Amino acid sequence: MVTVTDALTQIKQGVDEILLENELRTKLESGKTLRIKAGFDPTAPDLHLGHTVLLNKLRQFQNLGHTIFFLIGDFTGMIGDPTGKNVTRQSLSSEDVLENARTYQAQIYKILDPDTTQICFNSEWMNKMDARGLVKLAAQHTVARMLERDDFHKRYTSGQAIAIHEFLYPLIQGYDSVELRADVELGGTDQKFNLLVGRELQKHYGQTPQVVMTMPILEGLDGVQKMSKSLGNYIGIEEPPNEMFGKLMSLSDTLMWRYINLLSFKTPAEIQQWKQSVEEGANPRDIKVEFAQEIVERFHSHSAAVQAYEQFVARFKRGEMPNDMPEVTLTVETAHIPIANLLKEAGLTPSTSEAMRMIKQDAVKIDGERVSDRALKIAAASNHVYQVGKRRFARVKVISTTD
RNA sequence: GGAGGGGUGCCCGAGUGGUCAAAGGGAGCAGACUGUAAAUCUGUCGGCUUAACUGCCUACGGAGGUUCAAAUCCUCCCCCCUCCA
Repeated sequence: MVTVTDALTQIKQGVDEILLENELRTKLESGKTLRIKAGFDPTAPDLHLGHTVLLNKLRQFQNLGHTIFFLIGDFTGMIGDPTGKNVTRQSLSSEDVLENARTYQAQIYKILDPDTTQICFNSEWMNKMDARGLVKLAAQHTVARMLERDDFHKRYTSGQAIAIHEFLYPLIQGYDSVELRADVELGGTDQKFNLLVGRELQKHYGQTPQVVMTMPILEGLDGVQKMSKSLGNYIGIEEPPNEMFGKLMSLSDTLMWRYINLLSFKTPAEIQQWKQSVEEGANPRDIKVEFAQEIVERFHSHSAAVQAYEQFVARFKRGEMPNDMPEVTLTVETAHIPIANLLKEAGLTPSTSEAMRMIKQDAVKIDGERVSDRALKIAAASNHVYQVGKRRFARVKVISTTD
């Protein structure tokens, strides 16, 4: 059995903020199984490393014997967490929601323990709430309090629109805590306000307020904005090993530390040692390799991690062609197809204009030979390996219908 | 209800009748280099085309109009913001 102090130390690791820590201690000391809540968007169930910062922490709670309430905000999804886009989202059909939930499960159980995870939906209680109930809920909070929320505040003072229904989002999210009788709620630092609303509401409803824990937000590959699928700066946990490895290797030497701090399971001391070795002249690349392998191994396997590294070296250090690449067969009606059209049809470039540009920029190779003639026509009944840049490959077979 | 300001390419942001596919920055992509898909430098960055930045199409909230010519002027509409009531 872990002592409360040990548990607390463990829990505190990597957390941005705990409100309030002594309340958490009290809850832990009570010895009961705590109800840990974390909310997730009902759309795009494509988890990335950014999500795993939080999931890892949830897993830790499970290891300590507590229960996770994995809340899918299918009702709040209709509002969309206010980000300035003041549109009410189309609410998803219940089939969609269930489908997404299944996808979630498939992904989160790579990290969470299914036995102590409860998946729930806030539509469960929100669909039952009538207008009267909503007004009552809305009466628990004031506009001034709402405007304390940083992004509302900024938008308000800088003259950007805030739609009324956006205020409902934090309220409903907070109300979810009431329904779930949450002891602790976890979220990203950007969720702090919403999580605190939960505390307020729980007090109103006569419950012991939940402890709020915020986790740092992992920046995306650009190093500036938070990792998100829609920004395309993410590393998905279901991505193939090579892709995952490559993306991790592309982290800048500064950004990699952030990733290591938030994602690696190495102890703080070990990480500190890495840092020190780099300061003493070690090549950051080598640390990055080790870290990238740790992550690939976590979501795939040890052998996949080793292979990903080997292929990475082969491909980028030695410029070799990958051994697995998409194979495309194109059927043309003429005897030839212009190179630019071929590249587009094969999905190697988004447009023929782009293909032309790539050729002009010496980025296109056929069977390893650089192409310089933009007017090049490829004969039907041919089969070559085409390459655009260092990363896009395809074996393309051209078949003509004329023969 | 009244007065005023504003809506530009993936994002930010210039541009107020022609030389504007639209400055500049960011992101992206490519090349060189390298220690890696880091950093740096250079190029590129709507689409379809052409031997060729050659031609065409689409584009500056939406719909019309004026003009040889409009992102730029006019009319109506939609949306956002500010102040007043």
